[in-house]
Amino acid sequence: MNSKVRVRFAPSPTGFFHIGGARTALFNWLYARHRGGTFVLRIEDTDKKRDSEESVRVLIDGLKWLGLHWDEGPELGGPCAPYFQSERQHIYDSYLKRLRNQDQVYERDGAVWFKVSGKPAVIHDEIRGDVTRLEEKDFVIVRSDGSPVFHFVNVVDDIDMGITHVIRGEDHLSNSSKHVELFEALGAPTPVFAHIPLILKTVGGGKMSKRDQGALVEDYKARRFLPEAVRNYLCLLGWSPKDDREILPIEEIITLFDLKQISKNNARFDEKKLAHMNGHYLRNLSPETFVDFCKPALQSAGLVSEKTDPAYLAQVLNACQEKVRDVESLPNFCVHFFADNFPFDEAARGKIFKQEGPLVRIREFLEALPSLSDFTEGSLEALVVALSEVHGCKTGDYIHPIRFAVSGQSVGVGFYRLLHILGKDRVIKRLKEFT
RNA sequence: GUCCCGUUCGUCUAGUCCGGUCCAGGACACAGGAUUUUCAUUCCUGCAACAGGGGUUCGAAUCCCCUACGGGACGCCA
Repeated sequence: MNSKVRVRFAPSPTGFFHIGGARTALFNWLYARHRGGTFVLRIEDTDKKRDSEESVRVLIDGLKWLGLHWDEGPELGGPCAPYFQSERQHIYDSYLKRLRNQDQVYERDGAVWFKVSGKPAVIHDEIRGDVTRLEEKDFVIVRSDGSPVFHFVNVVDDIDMGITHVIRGEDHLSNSSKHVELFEALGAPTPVFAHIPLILKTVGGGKMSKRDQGALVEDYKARRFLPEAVRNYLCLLGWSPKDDREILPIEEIITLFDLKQISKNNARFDEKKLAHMNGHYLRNLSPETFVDFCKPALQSAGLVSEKTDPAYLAQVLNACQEKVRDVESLPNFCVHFFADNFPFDEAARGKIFKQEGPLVRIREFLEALPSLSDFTEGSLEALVVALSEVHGCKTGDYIHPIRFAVSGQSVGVGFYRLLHILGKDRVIKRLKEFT
């Protein structure tokens, strides 16, 4: 017998992949990797009414996207196959027979009920310490239609698959007394439990539900967040390296991770902090990787196509990379580089063009442009500085209106870079049209 | 209602096990400033917390008790 750690993530395929479930999977995966153990993926599809292949797909895609690869489970198989509960009926039957032989169950109303011991169960929890709870009432383990109930299959599978550590959400803590009773009735050692705190809604009370903004893993994928950023953020919800670092490579987190240092209290989900981390990871991408990562977003927004000059695309995106914190806002951020009929931010227009001055500045700039021998960032800057000195105003008096006239926005990539990338002809054309 | 878990800045957290180094540290957010150029980047500064009350102790964020508040579970859902 070896004493290797075996953990499992046992989601129920409901049609979506909840961020709380993702963190449970993440902590299981981290613990397995930290201990050199095995991470099992088991699909708890015992509720026939709502399970489907598509629902399993969502889970599998989400786990892979986050880089949480399992060692045994769907697609891979393993020594404890099958890994779908719907295919393990014969196993549940044999365990049920044992309980019957031991006279620990009885039938009522066509269902099979488990007789509780009447003694408090001690749940050994790595995060909370020993929790004592009395399970007072007998409970159903097989429904009258013959299908086994969660508590039963969950315990049977954990025994059958040799699970050593059960890491799951705190909402299961109260259930654990049922599970401990079942483990004991089946003569199996109880695994070590670790009930991790729940993820609460950003605002309001209660745990995050699938309907809350930002609750679904597949949404982050669709919105083109970086999986590394989402994963890093999730690690910090309930766990910390204890040394003031927050953004750190997953290899290091694996080394440092342990169950005992997981926080006991629930955490509120903060999408702004996630966005901050996403921006950090985005800026750390190599320019080439950033282009590859963003190109599909611009394509689906209709801004670029296969005909778009790769060098030009790279030039634009490299300028954007130091500014953006998410890819979903990128199309609006840089639309003016790819289309002449870009939208104007009317609120910004109102602020910038309150008086005649800004339009005068644009004309002054326009008149000076032909004398500019080249159109580099340096020469453009020199021109604006010179103009501001001649006319006794600030460079910003030129920058704001000109930026707005050529891009329709009050924010964007570096100003001189913006003009340089657009090129002399387009800048002149847009400024003329604007005035 | 019953049982279980929790409670440090607005939010995520460090510190709590082994009480003094914590008039409580970091990050996000927010506010102000800098980058003699805009900006959603970067840098700096600021704001801001030990839930409350009793103990124990020379000394408590740290130990004990109570209260309050928050969360979870009480299904032939998982």
